Amino acid sequence: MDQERRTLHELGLAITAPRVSVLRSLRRTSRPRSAAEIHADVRADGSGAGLTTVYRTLTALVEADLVHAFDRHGEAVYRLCGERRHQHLVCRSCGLVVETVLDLDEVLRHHATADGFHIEEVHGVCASCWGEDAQDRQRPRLARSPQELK
Amino acid sequence: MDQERRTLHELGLAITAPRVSVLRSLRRTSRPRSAAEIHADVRADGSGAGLTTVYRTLTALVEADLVHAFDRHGEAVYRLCGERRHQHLVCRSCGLVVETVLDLDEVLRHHATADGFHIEEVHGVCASCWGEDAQDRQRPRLARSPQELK
DNA sequence: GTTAGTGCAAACCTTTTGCACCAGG
DNA sequence: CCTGGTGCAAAAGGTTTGCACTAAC
Repeated sequence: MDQERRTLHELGLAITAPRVSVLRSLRRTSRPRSAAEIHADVRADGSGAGLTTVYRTLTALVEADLVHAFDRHGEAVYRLCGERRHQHLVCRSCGLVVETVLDLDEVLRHHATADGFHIEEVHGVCASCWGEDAQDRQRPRLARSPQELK
Repeated sequence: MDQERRTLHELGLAITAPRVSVLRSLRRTSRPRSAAEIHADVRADGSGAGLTTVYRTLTALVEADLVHAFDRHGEAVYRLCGERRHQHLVCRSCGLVVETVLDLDEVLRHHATADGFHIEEVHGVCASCWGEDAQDRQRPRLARSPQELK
C-alpha cells in the first residue's frame, strides 16, 4: 500500500483513483496551487476525475488538517502541510509560502491591543520580490487594486 | 468644501456624487465591508450610484493607498486606512481588524528563512473568538473548508 | 467641448449544488 | 448490498467589461 493510500485510509476516507491522484499532485510541489491547476495535474496523471471531485477531495483534506488553503487574490490555493503547529509567511507578490516555527504569538502577547491574538498566517512581500523593482524602491511592483488582482 | 471633496481633489479624482458617498460610507465605520455592503450604504445615502461605480471608486481609492482591501472568505472587503506604515491583525473568524505599529518585521529579520520578509497583514484568530467555543478548547469553532467559508 | 465618470446588462470565473449513476468496504 | 463517492450540468456569487450616455473641469 503506497503512501497516498495509507494517508486516505488513516483519515477514514475511501480509497479512490481521484483522491489518490489529488494527493499525488499535492505532494509533487510545495507551491500552493488552485483547484484548477491541481485538476489539470490530475487529468495529466491519467485520471478522468472531474473538477467537482477535486474540490470535494481538497475540502476533505483541509478538514483533516492535511492541507492548508490560502486565499490568493480571490481564488483558493492549496498546499500539503507537514507540521501541526506552525505559521505561514505568504508573499502576496509571488505567492511563495514559507513555514515558520517562529513564535510570533509570543511577541504579540506583550502588545496590549493584540493580546491573545493567535497567528496563523503572515501576509506580506518576500525579500526577493521587494527588491525586484528597481524603478520603485519605496514599494514593490504589486497588484494594488481588485481589478489588477485578477 | 467638505472632507470628502477635499480628499478627492487631492487625489486628482473628479468630485462626483457617488464618490463622495462612498467615501462618506467608508468613514462611517472602521469595520471592513464588502462592495455590496458599501453600495447599500451609498444607496441609503440617497445616491443612486450603481454597484459598478462603487467597485471602480474603491479600486481608485485602493490605488491611492487610502483604502486597504482585505480578502474575507473569497470576497473583498474594504476599509479606510489612516497611517502609512502599519500592519493589520485580521481575525479569520469574526473579521475584526486591528491596526498595529508593532515592528514584526524586526522580529523576522533575525530569522534566517524569513530574512527580509515585509509584513503587511497577520491572519489568525482574535482572543475572543478563540475562547468562544468552550466545547473545543484545542481550536476555535471556525470555517475550515472552502465550502464552509461561504 | 473634451475627457473622465457612470449605469446597465451581459460576461466572467471560481466554487457549489442537485441528481442520477457507480463503486468501495 | 448499501452508503459514500463521482460526473455532469446548472446555479450561485462576486467582480469585471462593453457600450452608450452624462457630467465634471
